[in-house]
Amino acid sequence: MRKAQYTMQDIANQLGISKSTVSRALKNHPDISQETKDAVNKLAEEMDYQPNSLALSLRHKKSFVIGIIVPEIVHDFFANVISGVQSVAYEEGYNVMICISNESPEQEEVDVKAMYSSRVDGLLISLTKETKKLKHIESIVNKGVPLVMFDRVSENINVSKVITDDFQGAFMATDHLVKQGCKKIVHLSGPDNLSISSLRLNGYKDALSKNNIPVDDNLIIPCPEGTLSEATKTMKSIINSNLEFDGIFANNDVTAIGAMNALKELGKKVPEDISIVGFGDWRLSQLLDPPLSSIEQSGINIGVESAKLLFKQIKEEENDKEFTPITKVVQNNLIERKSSIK
Amino acid sequence: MRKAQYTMQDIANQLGISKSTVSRALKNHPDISQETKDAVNKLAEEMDYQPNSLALSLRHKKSFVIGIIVPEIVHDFFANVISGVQSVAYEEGYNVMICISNESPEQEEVDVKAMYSSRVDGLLISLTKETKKLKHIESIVNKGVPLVMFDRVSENINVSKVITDDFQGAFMATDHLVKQGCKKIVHLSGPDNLSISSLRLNGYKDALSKNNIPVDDNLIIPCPEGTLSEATKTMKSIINSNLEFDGIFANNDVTAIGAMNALKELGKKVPEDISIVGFGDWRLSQLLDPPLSSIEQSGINIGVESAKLLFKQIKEEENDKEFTPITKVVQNNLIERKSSIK
DNA sequence: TTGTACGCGTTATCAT
DNA sequence: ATGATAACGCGTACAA
Repeated sequence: MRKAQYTMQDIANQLGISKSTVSRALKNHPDISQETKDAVNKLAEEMDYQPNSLALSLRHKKSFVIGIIVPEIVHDFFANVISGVQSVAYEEGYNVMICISNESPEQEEVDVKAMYSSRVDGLLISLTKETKKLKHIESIVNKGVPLVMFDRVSENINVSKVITDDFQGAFMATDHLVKQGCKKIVHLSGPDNLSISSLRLNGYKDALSKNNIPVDDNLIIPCPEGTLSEATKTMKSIINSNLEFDGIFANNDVTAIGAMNALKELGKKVPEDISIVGFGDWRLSQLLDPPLSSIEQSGINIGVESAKLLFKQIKEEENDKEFTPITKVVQNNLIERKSSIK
Repeated sequence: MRKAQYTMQDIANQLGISKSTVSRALKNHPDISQETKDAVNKLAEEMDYQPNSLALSLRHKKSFVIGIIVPEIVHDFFANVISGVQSVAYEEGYNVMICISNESPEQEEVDVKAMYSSRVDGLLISLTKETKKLKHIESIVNKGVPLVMFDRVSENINVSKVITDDFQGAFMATDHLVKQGCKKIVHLSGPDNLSISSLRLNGYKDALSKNNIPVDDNLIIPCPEGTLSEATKTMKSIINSNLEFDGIFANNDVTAIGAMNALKELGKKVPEDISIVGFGDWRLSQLLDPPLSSIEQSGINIGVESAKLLFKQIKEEENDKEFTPITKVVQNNLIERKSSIK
């Protein structure tokens, strides 16, 4: 038995009243008599009436949908961000439309247009690695759609941004190792062209300085690819070169794991001989043997903070107020398993 | 400089023509003169006109959006499913609206209603662990919205379903171990109440039988919680009990890792002494030391197949044809690192 | 207390 | 080749 898709008009017809009365009854308008309300509600229930939010959105010029565009989704960080965004959106009574640009600037452009076409009330976006042109972003911003960029942001546009504090995270990680008694800490650094690499490197250097430990350039080992095999290979050659060190701060979780594998393979014990802290996914870290300490790029927090900022902006927009773009910096969390620290 | 949100009417006014002409010009209707088209397109470009798909959807009673509801998103399987769905949807010219029920049946109900409210043209859903009532599902199905359930499906409703072949996967895993020379294969089994547990157990048993290896109930070890600590603890006691075995087929990736940790801790070598194959996330498996062979629950394939089935259904619906629900079974993949197999 | 009429942005139908 | 009008489903100012 298939029911049709009823509208208010259908209810009105069956009850011999006008659709405006139905509309008012449904939203419990004080002018409507109780018996009319009862009749309408009863029939609506029977018919399993559900409002058409397309019509609503068109009417109100407001969709109660926010959009989010991420470069990829099969990645704990972005999945966490989305999760955080969702939770805030639900509280505000908004739905979330998600697009995955798949690291393609062309797709990103299409996505932004699609988002505007469906008249999202606000947009969250993390840019593709290759995004250079920002015309599509400017376009939607010019139309007055509140927009917040997160994590992969661009400096060439004046919009609100939410980013993680890579410097602070790196500082925290290095400081943590020092506090554990490490004196000679290796840093597995990331690719030069990414700003996160230099931020993390600087955090590492700064933590050493603050602890009166001289920075030794020999301890800074580049791992530009950031792959497991590269890290493993690099670490092995470092160990074999008899470089002395008692701790490792890895630029990401994969290099941290690679380092651990290399150490174990060459008979070193983690964390008894060498302590490791890496940036990245702590869930992964916890499954390792032994679990690693890790600096979590707190995806959920990024999501929550971005969404909050967006809604703030949406509300200002509704009240025709000026909104000055803000850059929010979210702190990283050091996830630590005590047992894994020497 | 903020541009307004222009409509066709705005273009028409500026050009002193009617909005219907604009509409036709924009979609390159043959009746319209070339010069009018040029003028319209030029102005549309200048104004950065973007169509309002809300109005379009209302008009056509078709939104070109499909919905997907997943219980969680911070989980490689579901993230992969979404990724697969997106790729198919893009090809078909559809957008995807994602909701996360967060394993809450109440949220799931809200989500389904929201999806219908925004008049998605089709819905993909994987149920919450606790979902018992299916009224919300029946409701949207009765309204004629094409729906496909995937992975977490219910037997109590006649809709299209896409599931993984757990039996086949378990068979494949066990058979693989036998082919590697294993004779006494332990199975770490899952919770009794889930059908996947018994399916996997049966696949395990069947593979042994087909290879003329008697099933030994002592080798079937329950790990109902499926946690790392449970698996580690259980495996240790098994090893200490001097039970003889040379291979492990784990019900999931986490128990596989737990087993590996236990083995290594007690001085056994993987895979030299014991080979392990687990169901689950192969990316995780590859980061382990040594990498584990794993039976991947192919999320992308599930996503792709589900979406394809949904679009098939959407098209039949458009042509007022009958559509008989189908259950599709997606095969699992064995992800293998040759080096890790003895 | 309820009904009428209009508009949100678009397209299809029917005129001209 | 172009314009006027109605319709999609809803809410609301205005009228009764």
